[in-house]
Amino acid sequence: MDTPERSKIAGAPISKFEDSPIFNFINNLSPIQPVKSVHGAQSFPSLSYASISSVFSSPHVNSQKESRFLIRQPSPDSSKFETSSESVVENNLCTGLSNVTKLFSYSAVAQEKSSVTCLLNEATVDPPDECLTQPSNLAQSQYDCGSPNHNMTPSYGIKVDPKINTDHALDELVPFVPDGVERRKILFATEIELQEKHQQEGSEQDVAECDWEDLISNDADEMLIFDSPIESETCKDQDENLEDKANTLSSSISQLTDVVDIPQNKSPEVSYDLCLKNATEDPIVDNSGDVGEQHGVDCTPQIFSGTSQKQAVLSDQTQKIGKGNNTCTSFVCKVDSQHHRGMRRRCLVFEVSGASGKKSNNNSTFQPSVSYSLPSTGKFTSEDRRLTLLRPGSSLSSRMLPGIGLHLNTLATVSKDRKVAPETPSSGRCLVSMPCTISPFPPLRASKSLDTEKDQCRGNEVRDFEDVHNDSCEVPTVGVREDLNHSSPKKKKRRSDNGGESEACKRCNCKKSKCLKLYCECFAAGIYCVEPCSCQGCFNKPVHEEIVLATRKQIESRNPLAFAPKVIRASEPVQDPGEETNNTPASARHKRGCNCKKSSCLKKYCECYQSGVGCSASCRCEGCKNAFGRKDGADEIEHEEEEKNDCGKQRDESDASQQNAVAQNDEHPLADNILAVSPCFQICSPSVQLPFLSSGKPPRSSLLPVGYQTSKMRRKCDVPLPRGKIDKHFKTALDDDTPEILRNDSSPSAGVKTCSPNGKRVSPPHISLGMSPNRKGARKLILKSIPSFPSLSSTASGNYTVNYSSSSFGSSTMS
DNA sequence: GAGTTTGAAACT
DNA sequence: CAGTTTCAAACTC
Repeated sequence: MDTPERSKIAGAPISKFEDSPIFNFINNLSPIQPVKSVHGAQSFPSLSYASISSVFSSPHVNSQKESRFLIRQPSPDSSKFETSSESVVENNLCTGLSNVTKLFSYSAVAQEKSSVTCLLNEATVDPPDECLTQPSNLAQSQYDCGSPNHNMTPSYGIKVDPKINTDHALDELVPFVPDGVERRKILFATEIELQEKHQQEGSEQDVAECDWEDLISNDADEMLIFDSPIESETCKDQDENLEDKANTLSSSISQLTDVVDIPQNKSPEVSYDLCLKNATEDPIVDNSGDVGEQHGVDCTPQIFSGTSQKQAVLSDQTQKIGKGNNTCTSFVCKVDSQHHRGMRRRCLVFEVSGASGKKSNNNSTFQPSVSYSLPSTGKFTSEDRRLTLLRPGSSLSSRMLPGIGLHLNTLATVSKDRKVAPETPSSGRCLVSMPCTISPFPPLRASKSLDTEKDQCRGNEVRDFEDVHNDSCEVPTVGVREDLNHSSPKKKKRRSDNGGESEACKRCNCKKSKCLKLYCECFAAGIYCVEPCSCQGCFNKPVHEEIVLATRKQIESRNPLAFAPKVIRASEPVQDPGEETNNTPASARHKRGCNCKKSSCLKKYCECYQSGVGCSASCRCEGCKNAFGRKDGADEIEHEEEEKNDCGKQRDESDASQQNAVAQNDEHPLADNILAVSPCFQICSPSVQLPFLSSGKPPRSSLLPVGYQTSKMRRKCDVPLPRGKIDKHFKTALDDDTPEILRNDSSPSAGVKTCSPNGKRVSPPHISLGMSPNRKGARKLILKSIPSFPSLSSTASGNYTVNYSSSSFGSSTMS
C-alpha cells in the first residue's frame, strides 16, 4: 500500500525472488532478457501512469489477459492450494499445459512486441480504481516481472505461474531455474538502482508516483477491506475443507510438485512479492494462502481458457472435490473457497473496475461472489463479472459477454485455439464465451458510449463479454474503462430490471424449448443461458455443451444461416478508412425480412424494426410503416426524397441507412462491429441507440452479419446512393460480384443479402469460422471472431481488439 | 404479474 | 411450398 512497502518490495524481496524457483523459472522462460526487465522496472512507476492513458489509447487484449493472468498467478508456494484443489484441476488440464505454456510464451512475446505494458493492459481492463489497486499488485508483480513495457511481464507471468511450473512446466522449470535466479537478482538490483536513480532524478515524477501510489494504496485499502481477517479465516476454513477433500486428488499433484522441488517456503515469498499488494495491504493474509488463492484464481482463467473439454474435465474434478453443482459453479466455488484471497483480489479488482472502485462490495464474507460482487447465485463465472461490470444500470454495465457463448463457443470449439475466456463455465456464457468475440465489442462500446438503455443493455452484454474477455484477456479499451468507471459492480439485470436496460439485458425466458431452439434468444444468439435467464429446463449451458452444439449443428444443417446475424448491413465497408462506415442499423436490412401483418412493422414484433433496420424488398410485411425504412422505400425517418429517385427502395434504404448512420453511426458502434461479427457480437453490441432499442433490447439478431448484404438489395440499386459516403459504401457493395459475405463483413456496404429470395439464407460460410482471408470482410471476420493464434483467449482477444479498433474507428486501424 | 397479441420458428 | 402449430417475446392491462 504505502510507498514504503513498495520500497520494501523493491528491495527486500529480491533475495526472495531469487531464491524462489518460480523466479528462476520465469527468468528462464522469459524470452526477454533481463535488461528489459530492468528497464521495465524503472519505467514502471511512470508507466503506471502512462499506462492508464495509454491503455485507453491502445488496447492490447492479448497482452492484457495474459499479463493479468500471469501476474495474478500465485507463486507455487501455496503448495496446499495448488496441490489440492488446483492441482486437481490442473491435472485435468494437464493436457492443456502445453497450450498454456505456449500461451504464456506467446504472451510474453506478444507483450514484448506490444508497446502496452501489463499495467496498462490491466488498467484498461480494470476499472480506474482497479487500476489503482492493481498497480500496487501489478506494480509488484509486474514490476518485478519487468518493465511495464511488457517485456518482462510475460516472462514473469510465465514464471510466476505456479500452475505451469508445478503442473506442466515442471520439466521446463528445472532447467530454467539456475539462470533465472541470477537474472532476477540482477534485474531486480538494477531495477532498484534505477528506481533510486529515477527517484533522485525526477523528484516530480516521484511525487506523482507517490501520489499515484497513495491513490492506489487507498484503493487497495478499500479493496483490502475484503481481506478482513474474518474473511481470511473463513477462507482458511474453507480452504482447509477443500484441501482435505482435494488431498486425495492432490496427492498426485503434490508428487509432481515434489519432483519439481519447488521450495514452498520460498514460493510464498515469491508470491508475496508478486502479490505485494495483498501482502502489503493485508498482513493478515497468509502468503501461502494468497498464493494459493491467486493460483486458484489465476489458474481458473487459464483452465477456462482451455478448451471446453478441458473445462468439462475441470468441472468434473471440481465436482469431485465437492463444491459446486455445476461444473462451472463448482469449479468456481472451489476456487473461491480455496482461493478466497485470490478471489478477493480479483473481486476487488473487478469490483473496482466494475464499480469503479465504488462498491466494495461488501462482502464481508469472503465468498467470491461477494468479492466479485457477483450475483448472489454464487456463480462466479464470467457472467458474474460481467454482471458486476455490466449492469449496473450504470452506464457501465457490462457486458454481455457472457454470452458469447455457444456460438462463440462453437467457434472456439471449432478453433480450439481460441480459448475461452478464463471465466468459469458457470456463467456459461462467460465460460464458453469466446474471448475473441468479446473483445471486439468492448472497444466498440468503449469508443462510443451507449446511451440508450438498450444500448446499455447491449452494452452490458458487450461489456460482459468485455469483462469476460478482459478478465481473460484484459483488453484495455477506453470504452471499457469508461464503462468501468460508470459501471457499478452490480450484477447485470435482465428484464427484471426496469428500464430499457433491463429489456436490453434480458435473457431468455424459455419454458418449452429448453433453450435449444431458435426461439431462445440466447441460443439463437449463440450464447449460453446465464443466470439472468429465467428459462426452464435449460440445456443451453456449458454443462450441456455437447447437446447445445449438436442441436446447433442440426439447426444449421437445416439452415446454415440460422445463427447468422439476421440483419445485414447495407453499407459497405468504407473504402476510405477515414470515412465513416455507415454501419448503422438503418443501413442494414433484415436478412430474411419480416412478415408482419398487424404490427405494421412499428413494434418489436417486427424483426426489422426490432433490429432497427428498415424493411426491404425481402420483407413480406403488410402495411409496413417501419420507421427505419419502409418496405416500399419510403423512410419514415428523415428520408430525403430527392435521393430516393435513384433507387426506389434501395435508395430509401440507403437513405435511411445514411440518416440512421449519421444519427447512429456514432451511437452504434455496434452496428459495425456487430455486423461484422457474428450474432454473438450482436448480443454484445447492441449499442445502437435506436429509439426502439432504447426502449427495448436490440434483438440479438439485430446485429448484422458482416458479410451478408443483400445482394439483391444492392443490386437493385446499381446506382450508388446519392450520398457520397453511402454511395461509396454501396458502390463497393454493388460492385460485388464477389460474394458479399466474402467482401466484407464489417463493411456496411458489403452487407450481402444472406437471404435467398425466399428469405432463406444463402448460406454464406459461417462468418465467424471461416473466412477467406482474401476478402476484407472475411479477413475482418477472421480476426474478430477467430483468434489467429491457437493460443488461449488472450490471443483471440487480441485479435478482436485489433478488429475492434478497426471497426470502432471506422477500420482506420487495420487489423 | 397475468393475460393477450404477435410473428418467428418449427412442424406437417 | 404452404399451412398449421408451437413458442417466446412483446405488449397490454
